[in-house]
Amino acid sequence: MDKKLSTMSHDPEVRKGPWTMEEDLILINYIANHGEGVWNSLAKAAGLKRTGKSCRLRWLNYLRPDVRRGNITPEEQLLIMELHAKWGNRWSKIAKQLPGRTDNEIKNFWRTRIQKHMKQTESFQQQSNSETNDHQACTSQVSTIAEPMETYSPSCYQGMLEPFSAQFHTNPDHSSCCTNDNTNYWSMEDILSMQLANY
DNA sequence: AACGGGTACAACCGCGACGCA
DNA sequence: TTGCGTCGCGGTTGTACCCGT
Repeated sequence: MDKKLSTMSHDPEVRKGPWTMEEDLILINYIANHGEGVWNSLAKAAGLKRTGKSCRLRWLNYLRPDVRRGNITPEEQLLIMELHAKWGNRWSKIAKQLPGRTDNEIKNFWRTRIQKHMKQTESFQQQSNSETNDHQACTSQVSTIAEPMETYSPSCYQGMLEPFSAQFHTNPDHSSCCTNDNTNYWSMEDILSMQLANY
């Protein structure tokens, strides 16, 4: 038994890499006439020198008529962060809550934008730590979220997103860096607000 | 104008789950 | 129960494009 071999192709006839316009048209026309599914036989029947897997990916992530292209809106960004806090890297599950967005798109968005900002926040934090070693209030708050993405668990920021969510929708004038006990540090919502503003 | 680094996104790969004979 | 084909997911890679120098 090797299921992997069934999907891996060592056939030199199989094309890889970027899809051409002709291939796209063939796939679109074929699916329009015969419907999607059974991707391996679809690829053969359509005359495409692609694996079924590749056809499926191309259709789902790019060619489907209901795929939304273009920038992720702030509302979608917020939703992605909330759902990621809830479910972790369950991209397809998250994508189902965002009509027209694909798991691949959301995954890429998360990796390129959110993780980048997390890293920036981390380095910012390290810098401020070295500058203000004796101000312990700062470190205790930000260090929780400044961990690398691979190591912190969604539950770390799950609760913290709740106030951010409410603030995002209802209170754009939220003032920045002081809490109600007047401790002088950046909260989760402050950081995320700044990050979103930079998009 | 040319080049190099960074970024965003399309596509591929490996693996597990599922259905069916 | 087992073997096989297929599907779907998450991680990773490749590359085109952008921007600063």
